Amino acid sequence: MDFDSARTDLRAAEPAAGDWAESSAVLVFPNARSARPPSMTAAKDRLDVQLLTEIGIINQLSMTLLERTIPAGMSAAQFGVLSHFVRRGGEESPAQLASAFQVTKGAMTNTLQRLEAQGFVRIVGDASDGRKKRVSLTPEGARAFDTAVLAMRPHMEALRSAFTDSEFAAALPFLKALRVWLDENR
Amino acid sequence: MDFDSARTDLRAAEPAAGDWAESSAVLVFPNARSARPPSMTAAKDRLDVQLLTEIGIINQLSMTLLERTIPAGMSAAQFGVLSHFVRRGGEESPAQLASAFQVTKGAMTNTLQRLEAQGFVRIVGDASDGRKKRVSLTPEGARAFDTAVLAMRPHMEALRSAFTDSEFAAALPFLKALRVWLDENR
DNA sequence: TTTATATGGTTCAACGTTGAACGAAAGGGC
DNA sequence: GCCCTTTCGTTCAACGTTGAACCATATAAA
Repeated sequence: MDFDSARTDLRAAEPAAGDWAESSAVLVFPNARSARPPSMTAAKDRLDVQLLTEIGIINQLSMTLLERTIPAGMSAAQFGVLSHFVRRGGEESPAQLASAFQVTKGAMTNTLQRLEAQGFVRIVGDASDGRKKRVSLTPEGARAFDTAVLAMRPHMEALRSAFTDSEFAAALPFLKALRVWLDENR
Repeated sequence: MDFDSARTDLRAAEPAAGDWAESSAVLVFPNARSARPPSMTAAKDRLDVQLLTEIGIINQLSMTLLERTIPAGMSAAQFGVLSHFVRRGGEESPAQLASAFQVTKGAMTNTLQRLEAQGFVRIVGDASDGRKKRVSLTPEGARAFDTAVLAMRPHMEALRSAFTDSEFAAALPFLKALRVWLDENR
């Protein structure tokens, strides 16, 4: 990433505001950064757009942090699947995993193939249903996950010491409601 | 997307919880969906992990909504750049845009080339600095943006009527603080 | 001036993703 | 028994992204 120019921009160029109805929407934007000083014109932005912007940024930054911290060769997608199995154990079909992670079957096929190639999961056919496969964690997979978690730990501890539990707790209900609404209105 | 299986999953398979320190982290996961009934085991998840999970989901859902709503052929990246120019006008260099949107220069080159191919932006060399280029919006670009905003409008209005301004306003300060922290601690 | 360093923009391979198409297998209705 | 539809998993092209390499240009230092 181009962190230097990013930082520069933090103090320099960022959108003035506008009304969503007729101009809007840099803000509902994937990797957009609302990097201007909050004082400038933020007040003129629609609150919903502001919020989605902040969420986009937070998501981008936390994903970047995760990807950069976990050991090389492991993607966030792979990390997620390993974590899923560490917590739940047992076996799961690719389709189950795809819907648990809300990605297409093709994406999950890809992730599972890479995990299998590294020996982190075992994939076998399902005897009782010829269409299905059954995926499970291997000891190597569990070990790889532990290593990744260990690498993440300092960052997570820093995050937790930067804010209080009540701050997280206070923010959660609205975010959950928003998530549910978006899920039901897509 | 595989929305059907997704919905199924909403009511079925989702991770049990775990302590971040030794198991964690499906949750800090790009497209993961914390789709289990909130009652189940959510309370056991770390609040920070829960929060980042919700944010990931919200981001994913709102991005999907945006991409599916704006007219075909326009990506969210392109929409963002058009919006930037609609709000600010004038000219900007690709490097400026790259850092405004916090993507690499290569990504911005790609986006700008596609926008230029559609006639939505004009790109000319900078006379005073041979390295730079200057990008500006064309009338066609402004028109394309208006069309996209019009398509988005019903969704945005639904969102705004589903929540109150004070809810958005109440959630914002913490999210901003979190964004700033992540930005400063990457 | 010459040399070194920084910046702007492009290109490339790689990745993860989508959406569509496909074949294989299962289940339901007749 | 036979269709019809659904589900499962794979494959493919396309997209947007990263990170690295690269060249051209500008700026600073010697």
